[in-house]
Amino acid sequence: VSTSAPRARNPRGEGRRLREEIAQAALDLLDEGGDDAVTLRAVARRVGITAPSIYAHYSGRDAILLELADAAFAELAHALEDGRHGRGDPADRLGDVCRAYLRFAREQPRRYRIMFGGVWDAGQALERGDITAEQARAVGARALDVLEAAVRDLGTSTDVTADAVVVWLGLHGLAHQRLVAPAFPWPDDIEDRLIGVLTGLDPART
Amino acid sequence: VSTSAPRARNPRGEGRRLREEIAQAALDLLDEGGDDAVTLRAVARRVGITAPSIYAHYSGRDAILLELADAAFAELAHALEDGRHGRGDPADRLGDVCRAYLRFAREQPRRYRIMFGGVWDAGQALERGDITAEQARAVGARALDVLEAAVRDLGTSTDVTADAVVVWLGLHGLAHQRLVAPAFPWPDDIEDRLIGVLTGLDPART
DNA sequence: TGTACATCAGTGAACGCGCGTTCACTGATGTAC
DNA sequence: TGTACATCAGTGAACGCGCGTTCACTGATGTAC
Repeated sequence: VSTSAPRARNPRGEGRRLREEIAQAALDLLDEGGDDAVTLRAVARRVGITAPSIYAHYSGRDAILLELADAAFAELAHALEDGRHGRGDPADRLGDVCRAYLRFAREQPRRYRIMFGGVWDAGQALERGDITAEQARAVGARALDVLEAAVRDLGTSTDVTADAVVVWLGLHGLAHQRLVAPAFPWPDDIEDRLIGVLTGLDPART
Repeated sequence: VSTSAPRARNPRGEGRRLREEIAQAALDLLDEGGDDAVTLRAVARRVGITAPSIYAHYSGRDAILLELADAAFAELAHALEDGRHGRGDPADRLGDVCRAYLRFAREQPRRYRIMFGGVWDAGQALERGDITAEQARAVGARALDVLEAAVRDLGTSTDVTADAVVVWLGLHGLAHQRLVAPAFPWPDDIEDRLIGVLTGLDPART
């Protein structure tokens, strides 16, 4: 609640610009205070408009959170792709992808949390029609695809999809717990150690 | 808000009984509706008392959640110990411990979430004095000890603590994601596949 | 060139909600004299 | 045996909070005739 100059309204026909301002404000609030901080009223305050003005652009609070999660998934997929395009043998590249995943979670903890933290329930969003079945399937699929490709390149997997899921789960375990329990006495080499186990994917066992 | 008979107050000197009733009501609410459902007022309603009566037994809402988490950690440790006392070679027993972990998370999802879901922040609880440093350390330590013992019995680990943490993280990844994203197309054999990778702990790599 | 009108980008006040917590209290029961 | 008093287990009303959402509206700007 600052006393700064009142916001200039957008010129006629440019009302859509407000949508971008809302999205940016929501992202800022997410990064600063986590998903709880992203309330309709807080977003409106940040933009400098009244809360009801948001309804012209979003159906409600959930629609904003969904868009934030969607954007974060796209970012993660991008980060993983960068990791996969490094040099080295397939095992190295899978390791790079894993490290890129963990780096994203470490550097963008609030965004990571809104994706995988159980903040919103995809199944429930589907029921309420906030999301289409297609969207529900697509969310995160691109990021998992990158992991699958890296696992496939190893050439030791008999079920690439399942093994990619295994790797993802291991990474998520560390990413998530480091996020919610930073005070835990994490071993110094926990990242390398975990990645070693996950990418060891012993072909004799499957 | 039922119209059932008014609750009989405890006899003089037996006020402590209310504490147990509160704890039980809180647990029931947790299992039915998750941590969000465990509000001071909801607990009071369930017990049949007024909200302020709780303050005689708990310092506030957080104290109740903390006690719930504590009890759940004890349960998990117990479940893991049961898993470890099965027959079979050390690798089988480690697998049994892993399966016990995943079973607990599957059967008590709300309790699991209050332990590992990032619902409350141990670091923050410590700062506010809701919890002692000793308590913070002890929480979950017993469960991790069981995992460590099972890893030690394998005889292939050069750092039992770190490797136990790796196994825990992998298990947590599956437990947590199955909890928050049940609609994901989980491979049928995901449990066995994950446990295979985690307990494979390749000694050549460490 | 003027003017009535439609459109657009928002505003402002109000709704009911459940929450955690505080405060002063009540009414039954045991105990000391 | 009686009675004043302390203790105990709670009650009941109220506080301020921020929330999502609704409703009817305003005031500037472009457009059709």
